[in-house]
Amino acid sequence: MAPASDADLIPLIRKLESIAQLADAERQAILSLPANIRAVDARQDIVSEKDRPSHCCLVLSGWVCRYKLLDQGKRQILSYHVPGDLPDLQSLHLAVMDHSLATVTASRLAFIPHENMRDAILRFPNLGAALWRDTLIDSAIFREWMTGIGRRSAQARIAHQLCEMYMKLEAVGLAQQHRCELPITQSDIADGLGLTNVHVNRSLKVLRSRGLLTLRGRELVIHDWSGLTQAAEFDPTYLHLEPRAA
Amino acid sequence: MAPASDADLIPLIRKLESIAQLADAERQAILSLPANIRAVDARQDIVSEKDRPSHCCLVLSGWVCRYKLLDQGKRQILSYHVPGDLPDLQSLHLAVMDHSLATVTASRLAFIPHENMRDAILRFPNLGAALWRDTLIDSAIFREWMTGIGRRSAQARIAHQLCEMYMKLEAVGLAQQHRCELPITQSDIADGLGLTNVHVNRSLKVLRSRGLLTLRGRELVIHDWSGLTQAAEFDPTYLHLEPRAA
DNA sequence: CGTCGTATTGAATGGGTTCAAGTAGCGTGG
DNA sequence: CCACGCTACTTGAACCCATTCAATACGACG
Repeated sequence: MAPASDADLIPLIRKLESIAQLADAERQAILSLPANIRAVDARQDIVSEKDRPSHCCLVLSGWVCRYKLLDQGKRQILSYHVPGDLPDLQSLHLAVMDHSLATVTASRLAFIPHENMRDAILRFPNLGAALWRDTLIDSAIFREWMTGIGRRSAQARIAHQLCEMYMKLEAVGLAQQHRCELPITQSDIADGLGLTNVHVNRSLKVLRSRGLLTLRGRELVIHDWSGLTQAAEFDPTYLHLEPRAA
Repeated sequence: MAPASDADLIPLIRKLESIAQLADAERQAILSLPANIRAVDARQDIVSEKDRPSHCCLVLSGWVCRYKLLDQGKRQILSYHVPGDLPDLQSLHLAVMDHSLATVTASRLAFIPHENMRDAILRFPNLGAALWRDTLIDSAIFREWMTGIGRRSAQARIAHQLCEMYMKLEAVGLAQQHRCELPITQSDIADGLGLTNVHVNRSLKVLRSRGLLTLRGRELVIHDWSGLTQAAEFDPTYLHLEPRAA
């Protein structure tokens, strides 16, 4: 647990600028937010269901995910988050966690007190709008996942998820040329898509054999972007990636 | 299309007070929002995917739903909305609709210009917080639906949905004693849960035979609330129904 | 009383699961 | 440098929940 230096909060600025326009004063306000930095191992809970967090978590490096657990150990992963994301921003207005937040890989996290977030939002309504917009995009992604889980075939779900991950990473400069790091297991993919790891494995094999992608070690390579988006019925509108005066 | 009188916006106040605390000035600000009232038949689109709405829609009476359409006419219903709800509030910060909004029953709707919403939010940050909180609760409900569709059995999904609907209606005074109006078809339920209408029918039959509920005509009666919540693994935390100073 | 939307039931099919048994990859320590 | 052990990945075979297709019943309403 160490205090943050200015440079630590740069991923947050990059992220917000991928979805909204910020003024200098607003960028400055972000940089001067107080934060404690913590390094966390892979597969550790950060915040748990029923907790009442007093800080917002900002991902500086690594991947984290939100999830719910049901009876008999069934797990549903709700979202993945990468550097620049604020995966529990909702806790600013929803006191009790209705899900858990955990690291996927080893990560560096910054914790920003709620009060300082609230204060910055009051002083910079446009910054508040950008953050609100961020939670709304989150919401849009939930809707898309719901649609996939409810109505798409296993292959299309997987293809869709990979398209989304690539585009989100590209938007913050963490991917290019249809390649990116993908540090999640097939069981993680399964738990995000409402499938079993076995079936994810089989479906990935088909996608591979169709020449659409390769997924080895922790690297995803999309060989045929247009084919993959077609297999996925992927339309990126829901990511709302055009920065916009909020 | 008629201008609204003050009384028209009362459902919105009731709704917001079910999730947040409002000051007098804020209630007043809501009542003085300009709005156009429109009566719409059942099963009509209000806003469509790709639209760029300039108004927020407030439900005054009737039920509406959000949905997405996929290839081959597959439909996923994303949420249901009842009087007091602002089902496209997200359009305030997301210019393009990533889904459609339609009436389920004949409805009265109020349309409030975005600029007036924005203005009220700037003047009353606490009102803005309440609205933000509302969209965050929406988000929490999406997460819960996703979990259900991904990981619950058909029976549990249906039971869960009915518990949720009852609680949401009760919270705004539209239901009591474990009875409520439920003006949706079995096909609607199916499209919200990622099932077929046939299977919803069969599963409802089982829930009925287990003595948990009856669903006839447009009325839902829950005979065994505790049994139903158990069958559903229903935990209302995610509805965040305790009004809270935002 | 006929008609249209909704609900109900049956029978066959299938996508995805479950259970089980390997195999590959990789960090660690002897 | 290789053996060990762990985790993730891969594959096969049987099974099952939910789908699909099709036919019938109900019920509200003109």
